[in-house]
Amino acid sequence: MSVSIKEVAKLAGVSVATVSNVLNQTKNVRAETKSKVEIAVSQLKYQINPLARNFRKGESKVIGFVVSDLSNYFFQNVAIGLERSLSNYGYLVALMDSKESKTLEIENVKNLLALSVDGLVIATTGEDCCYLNLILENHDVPVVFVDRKPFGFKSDMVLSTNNEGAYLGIKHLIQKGHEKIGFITSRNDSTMGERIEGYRQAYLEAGLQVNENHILTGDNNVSISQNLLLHGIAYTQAKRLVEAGEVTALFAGNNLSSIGVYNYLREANIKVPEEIAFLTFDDSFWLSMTTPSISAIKQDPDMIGSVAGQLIYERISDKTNEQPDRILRIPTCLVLRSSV
Amino acid sequence: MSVSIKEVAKLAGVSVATVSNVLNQTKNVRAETKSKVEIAVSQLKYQINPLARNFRKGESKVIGFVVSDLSNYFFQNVAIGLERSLSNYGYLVALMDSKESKTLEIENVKNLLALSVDGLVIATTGEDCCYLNLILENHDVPVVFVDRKPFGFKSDMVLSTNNEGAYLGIKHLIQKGHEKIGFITSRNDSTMGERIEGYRQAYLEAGLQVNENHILTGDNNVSISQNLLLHGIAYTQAKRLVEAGEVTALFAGNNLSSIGVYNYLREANIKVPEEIAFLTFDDSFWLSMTTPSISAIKQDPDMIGSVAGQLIYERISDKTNEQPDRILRIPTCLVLRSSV
DNA sequence: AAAATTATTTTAAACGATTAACCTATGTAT
DNA sequence: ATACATAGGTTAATCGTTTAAAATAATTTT
Repeated sequence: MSVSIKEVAKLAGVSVATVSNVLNQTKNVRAETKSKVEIAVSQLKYQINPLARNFRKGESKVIGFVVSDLSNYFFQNVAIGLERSLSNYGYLVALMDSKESKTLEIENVKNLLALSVDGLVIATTGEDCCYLNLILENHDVPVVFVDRKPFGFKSDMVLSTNNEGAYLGIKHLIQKGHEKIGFITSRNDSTMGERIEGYRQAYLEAGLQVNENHILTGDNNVSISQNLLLHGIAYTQAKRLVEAGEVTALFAGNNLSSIGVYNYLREANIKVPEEIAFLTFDDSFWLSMTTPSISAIKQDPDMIGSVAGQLIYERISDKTNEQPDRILRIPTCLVLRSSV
Repeated sequence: MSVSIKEVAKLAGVSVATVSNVLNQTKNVRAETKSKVEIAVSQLKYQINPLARNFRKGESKVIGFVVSDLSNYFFQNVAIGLERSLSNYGYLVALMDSKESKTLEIENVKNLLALSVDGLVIATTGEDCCYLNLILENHDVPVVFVDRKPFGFKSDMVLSTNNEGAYLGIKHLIQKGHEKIGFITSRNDSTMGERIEGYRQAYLEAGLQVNENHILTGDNNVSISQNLLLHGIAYTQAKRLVEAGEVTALFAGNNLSSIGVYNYLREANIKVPEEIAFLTFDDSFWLSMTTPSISAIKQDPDMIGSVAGQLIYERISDKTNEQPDRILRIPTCLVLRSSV
């Protein structure tokens, strides 16, 4: 069916090695011979068999992207950036959704390795990634983490400037006169830890005392699609804080909680920003379509993905590189709308 | 480094063929021999080399998904469904974003084939897909189209019940007393044709005369991300119809135009649904977070993706199957909120 | 018990590239 | 003229499976 390098060699009257050398420019070939090969290639419409090459070279040209929650638009944009960046290097990106389940995440990693991907980009569900050490033991596969920092496993990571972003947001609220700001998030991981740290820094800088009761973290992982069906823990958290008259502003720690918080404010008919100001971490287009539109700390998931792609490419193409693990931070910024 | 089937055979004291037969259950093997092999496998922690298998079998276990616009949440959900369904069969899904560019789409298809995917799922940008005939000429790769119907190329397709969906929506508006309904969409393809057909049917059934000036189609392809930056053609279309006092209701033909239309209604401070009723094709969570929340014809992109996965799997695993090309329709339904 | 049938296992040839090791000219230094 | 490089090209092994075809063993039939 498809023509092989042998037939090209025969037609060109040279050996297969020479054809290979012409094709890959791996050895010097006389111009005359080269053009004989090239003519044969184009006459036979030869196309390399990537399966054979991959087999021989021991690579698959596929990078796996294991996503904690693919229904979350944040990660969808990470995927877009990742795909764009890796396609430059001839790599495919294979998606796997963990649906916020650690079990499924492990399953996904195993499956990807079983299909022999060349690298792994992981947005982990829980942060405990000890399991990877065992699984990766006899696979020489580089790993890059995005968005959430793992523990128990060492590798490159690409994260947002969580601390700085939250700091910026809280500072903005404080400048607008708020001194009692509720920090609401359904998660409780290192990323949230960093954002809370930013919260504290802004308070400290303003000479305000942090009221620990105003920081409400959750502990359960929920996917966005689930969160939309259930009311979401953030809804209840917001309700509690506001009804107790505890706060004058709410800060949602991520997009998941922003939905819960906003739903509460809306259903309770609370005037935003007059009665309660609202600001959220993680931007999206729908935030400009609500009434009022919602100010946000904008992350750059696309950039996170594309940087992760570069990192993994570097690791793959330079296996000798014993460079220490890097943590790269992608900037965040404040997008002002009408909710503060 | 990694242990091969040869070493397993040696340890078990059988031939490699027998090991292969045990592993793949391709031939009957005596229970005794079988267990000898199994013991050797587990002792050596043997894992098959998928690269070698793929090479030998001439398959890659990767399906390419070429998406017209990956920033569109509709397609993101198609991707989710596709991934879920194909992972059941041991296939990976590789994403490629065409960013609403035909050139890029062709590039993507070529690249995927060059990396030898086993199948192709395509959400095409323009509908003219003649180019595929040439490219696929000497690749035996099944193709399934989703969302948009191609012309110039024959294959399976998975589409929404566009006609019925639009019919349902327009009928609903008519029941609410509207007789002058603007149909707004930035695209003009067969999918829109079907939806407009539904519009006409509902009008016909109600004994109303269609005013052709109320049907505004566009002709340019824009990605959602672009659309969010530019104001979007739908914005202007809505403005025109409403300011001319031509209509009492607006129907957005897809999610892209819904954003433009809603932005106009909001910026122009038009009371929805009192002054103008609003209904859109394609549901999303943000439609329930606007004021008022927006009624929609809900599609099931996840289902579209998962059905596409099944179709392509069937075609791959049963190459002899000379079954004619199928068009599968995934149901749509009306989700009532407060904009009508 | 020999012949015929069936079940199990082995042999060895693919699959299509890459690449180390080996030739063979041709040119250069001694 | 001899030895020595160097450039250009070929040979043949190799990667780890699968799978026809052949060989052998076990079972059934006559």
